[in-house]
Amino acid sequence: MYGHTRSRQGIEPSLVAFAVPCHSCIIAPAIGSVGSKGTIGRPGIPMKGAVVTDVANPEAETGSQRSVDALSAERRSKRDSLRDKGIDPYPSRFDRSHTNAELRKRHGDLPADARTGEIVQVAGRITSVRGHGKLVFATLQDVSGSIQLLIPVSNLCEAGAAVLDKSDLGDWVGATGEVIVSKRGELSVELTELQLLSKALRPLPDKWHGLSEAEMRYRQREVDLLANEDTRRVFGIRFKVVSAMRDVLVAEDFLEVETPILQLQAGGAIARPFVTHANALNIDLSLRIAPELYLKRLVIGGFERVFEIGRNFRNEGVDTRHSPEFTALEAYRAFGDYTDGMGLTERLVVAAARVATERMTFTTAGGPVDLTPPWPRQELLGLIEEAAGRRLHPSDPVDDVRSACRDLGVEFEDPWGSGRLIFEIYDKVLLPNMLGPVFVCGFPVEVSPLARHQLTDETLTDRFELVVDAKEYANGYSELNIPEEQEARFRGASAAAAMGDLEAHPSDMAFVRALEYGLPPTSGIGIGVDRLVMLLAEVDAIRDVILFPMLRPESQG
RNA sequence: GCGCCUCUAGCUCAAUGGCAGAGCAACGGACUCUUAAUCCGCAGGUUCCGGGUUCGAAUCCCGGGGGGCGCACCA
Repeated sequence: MYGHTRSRQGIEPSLVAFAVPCHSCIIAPAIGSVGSKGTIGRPGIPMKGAVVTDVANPEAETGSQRSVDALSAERRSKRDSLRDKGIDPYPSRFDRSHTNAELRKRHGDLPADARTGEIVQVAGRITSVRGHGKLVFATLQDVSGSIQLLIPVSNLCEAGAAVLDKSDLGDWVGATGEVIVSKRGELSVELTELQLLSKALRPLPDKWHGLSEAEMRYRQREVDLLANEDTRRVFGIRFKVVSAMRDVLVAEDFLEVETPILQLQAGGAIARPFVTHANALNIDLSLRIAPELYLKRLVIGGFERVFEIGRNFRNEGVDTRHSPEFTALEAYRAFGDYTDGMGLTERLVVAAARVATERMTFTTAGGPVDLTPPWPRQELLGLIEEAAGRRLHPSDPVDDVRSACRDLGVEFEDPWGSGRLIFEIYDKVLLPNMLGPVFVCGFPVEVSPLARHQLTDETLTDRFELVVDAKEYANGYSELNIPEEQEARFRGASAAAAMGDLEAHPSDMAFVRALEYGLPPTSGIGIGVDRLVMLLAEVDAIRDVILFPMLRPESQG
């Protein structure tokens, strides 16, 4: 929008090349008055000759380093030769009139050889050049997409021609020209001016194959992003997913809050935390494994609807579905129960899919998944009955449930009670075969230390999990708000921990004290954002939806 | 943590015990409608690191490192 008023400037296109000096030419004397002499020795600016210094450092040299240096030195010397002509290779700003996508939207349906008479200023990175002597084609990529630059070299002033002559793939440039369509029908900007905005000193990956080695894609994500269109697609989806869900929550009067990441005791889930140290207080702290307990304290404080989208940290295994730091959305809503949680979860996921992909059907390893609501809601014990051929219940004697586990080939450990064993059957037998989307409801109290028990059955909770393609995407429940019961569950867990169960939820007496001020009936949900993005972007590694995934230090060779 | 696979030019990949190669990128040149432009020419290597076997190792063996996948834990 900001471009429309400045795009024409009342100049006849045919006159532009001859009558109007380009920006570079205007800039040139200003810099030239300081002169290349004047810029030499300016602090912080790499100068001509720096190449020599770099290459002359024998200690830093390896064979491949020499090769990089050769390509890089070539680019440095091009940049420096522009400086010698009085052209600033790092100008401070550029007035873009349109993004490439805006131009396509305005002029995308013109026939071949059309001219618009509209002068525009575009900016981006050069990703491809096709030279024909006095006519050069280049592809300019900006955040919105690509557009072709059609460059009659004779149109350019001396400075512009120099910039073109010394250009490399990867350079950022700003360009001025008329929007036209080439004879072969490609929407183009026919340049009258070309300005270097920033020089790329390192060579780009293969322009056709891109960057494929996973390690470098993760370590140097910026290169992955600039070289691989699909990577830009995936993260575009990610950003839209997060903002779509935020929009839904804000529209439903939830407040976005921030709670501690550094915690005295990591609670709200069962996981091994990362531990760090606060020098000022001389205490060890854990990085949070979930924001749950703090968010409920905010509901107790009177913020009736709160949510947080943030990073959780779990010091556990790393694989295609688990990252040590991952993003979760948690939302808590006073006066609701777990059925409200299911409704909210459904609205959030559907909005994310609609905004980010404009689709509802997605390909997964297990087959196509249709997210069109409403999603079925099924009772865990009913599903178990179908799979095991017999009714199991958390109140059943442990030995009975153990024998069911043996029949189903489910391994178990001694401290586990009937509830945990039933959950294990679900996790190992049912879950791997579920395509979904489906809400599984009614989990045993034993595996749900923070969830309210059912009115009619004290061994089960009003809790759900959202399952898609054999994985848990969301989890939610009617929050346990009875202080004595919460304390008792914590104590039970502590006892289990004392008996060697590493998977017990730690007691948090500050949270129990908070509950004593009164938590209203509350519905809470948590959604794994990374996994949701994986589903919607149809990628199968969590690293591919995290910009900078955790890796070991780079090998020093 | 265990098992399997992998690492060769800036990038993508060949070469399986016998002279380390191609495409793209770069460099020099031709070219006013290309879009993986084309054509001619030229250059580019510690084959991840260290040891061993061999007349000879990118290739086989041992050890180490990075990465990927699978199993276990976990969401």
